[in-house]
Amino acid sequence: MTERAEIGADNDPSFASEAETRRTADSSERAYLSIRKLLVEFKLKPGERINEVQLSRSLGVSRTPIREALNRLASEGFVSLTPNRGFFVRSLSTEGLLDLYELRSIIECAAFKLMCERADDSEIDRLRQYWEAIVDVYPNQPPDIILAEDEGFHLLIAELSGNPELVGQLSSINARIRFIRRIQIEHPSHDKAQITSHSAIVEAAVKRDAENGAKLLREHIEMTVSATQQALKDALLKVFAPDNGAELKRRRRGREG
Amino acid sequence: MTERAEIGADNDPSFASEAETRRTADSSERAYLSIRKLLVEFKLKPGERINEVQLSRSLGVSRTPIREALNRLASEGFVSLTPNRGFFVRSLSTEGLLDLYELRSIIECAAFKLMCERADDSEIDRLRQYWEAIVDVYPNQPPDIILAEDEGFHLLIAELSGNPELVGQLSSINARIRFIRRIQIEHPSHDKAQITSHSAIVEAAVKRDAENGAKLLREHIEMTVSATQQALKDALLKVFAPDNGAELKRRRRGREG
DNA sequence: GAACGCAATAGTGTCGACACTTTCTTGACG
DNA sequence: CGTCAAGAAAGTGTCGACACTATTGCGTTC
Repeated sequence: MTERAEIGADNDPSFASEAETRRTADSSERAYLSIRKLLVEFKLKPGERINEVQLSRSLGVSRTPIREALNRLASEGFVSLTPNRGFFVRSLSTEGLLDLYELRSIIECAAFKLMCERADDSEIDRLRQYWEAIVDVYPNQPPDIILAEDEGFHLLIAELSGNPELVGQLSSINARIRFIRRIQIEHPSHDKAQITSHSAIVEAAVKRDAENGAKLLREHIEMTVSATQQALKDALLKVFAPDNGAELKRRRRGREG
Repeated sequence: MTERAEIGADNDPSFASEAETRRTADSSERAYLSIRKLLVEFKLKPGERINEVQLSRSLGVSRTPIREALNRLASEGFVSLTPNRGFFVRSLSTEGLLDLYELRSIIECAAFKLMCERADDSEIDRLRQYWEAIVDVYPNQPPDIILAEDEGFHLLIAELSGNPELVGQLSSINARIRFIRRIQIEHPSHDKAQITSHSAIVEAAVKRDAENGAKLLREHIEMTVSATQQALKDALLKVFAPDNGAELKRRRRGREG
């Protein structure tokens, strides 16, 4: 079992530079971001046990900030903590993801309705402008940009609901499903449906048609859910294939692969 | 879990016993519970800066588990973290609370609808039984018990929705508004309204009347919101009066008293 | 006497070390 | 051969110490 800490974040530019006495500048926060990145990119694999020492070595900080970051990630649902055994990468079961999408749908529909009630015309116009500014170039961009713009669109609705808690919730949900959305986005059929959905949602917002807008959002999200089923399979393949099939088989022993 | 954390928690039986080498048994978790208790009981006051050293002394553990607990509390929204300045008790503004209640209403209504769709008859019956088992003694109990039973009722609905994310969200929200709910519960007008609401909700559940049940829930929660406004004032008085008025005045300088 | 530094103090952020627990290895026993 | 136990190794949980940053208090200057 030549473990070989291939976490490989040594080359993460946010760390490592200046091996000097620069003990400053919040290693905790950088550790958090780095680890989260490792998680969403499957460098740390679902179900896997996280070795703190290894991680701390590869990120070049002590275990303290690593643990702080992991604790944070635990209460955000990225990892789980078993006493005396450590942190584990949370398995992504199909149901788990669907639950998350369902929650997202609930939050977003509610946000939309509240926005219709509360936002003034200039605010609704901000939403329209946001979408119009990106709609033309939308499909011709790298996945990361598309994803960010899409999240921005939905997040803006949450903001215009006037309830910051909704924004917080949605952000957190977004972070957790981001990895799968990125994979989804690369499916070629995705873009056009996305565009027409968003345009229709903007239209409903301008008309302040809360019911219809919420319905569109729900459908918009549900539409992606069915695609998610397939994307999830792709993801699992992508994650476990590189090494070999044995890995997958081994994982099966535990709950929810 | 009966840990009574008088900020001078040296006398907290969950700690301190056996000053032996018993370095075992998760100080972090206990610190988390203790600090959260201090927060909901206003032993640590809104806006106040939290002194880690002091806390660690009074809880009898080192700063490490204190910090882990605080980080957790931070991502749950109880406290906020300003780099290099430390943790602050999150101020409770009126809007902040209303936002939280609104979120709660959203989650619970959605949970109820999902429960109507998905739960089988025996599960719905569990809800009915839960309520019938406590309805008779409900008002004649100490506030903590009433609160726990009430939360249990609503949490059960979330569970029966079949979506564990909803349970998690609701738990977290409950924890954050618990302190104000406890104060509310002591208002004498509270009980009867609570009882009739819950009974009606159970009835709707049995009939699987999703729309009506959600409406009842929404009203049930909104009803408490108006009471919350007053309860909040009471709470602030209760918090700041004991010392003296100057404290209150000082806080005013910062945002949202 | 008010504004400005500047030293002293208090407090956070991170580290390395060590105690305790879990997991792995090895070897005796059936 | 498989099972189990004892010891070794690996890993987590917590601690005390120190580096660095913010704050406070004091003396100096205008």
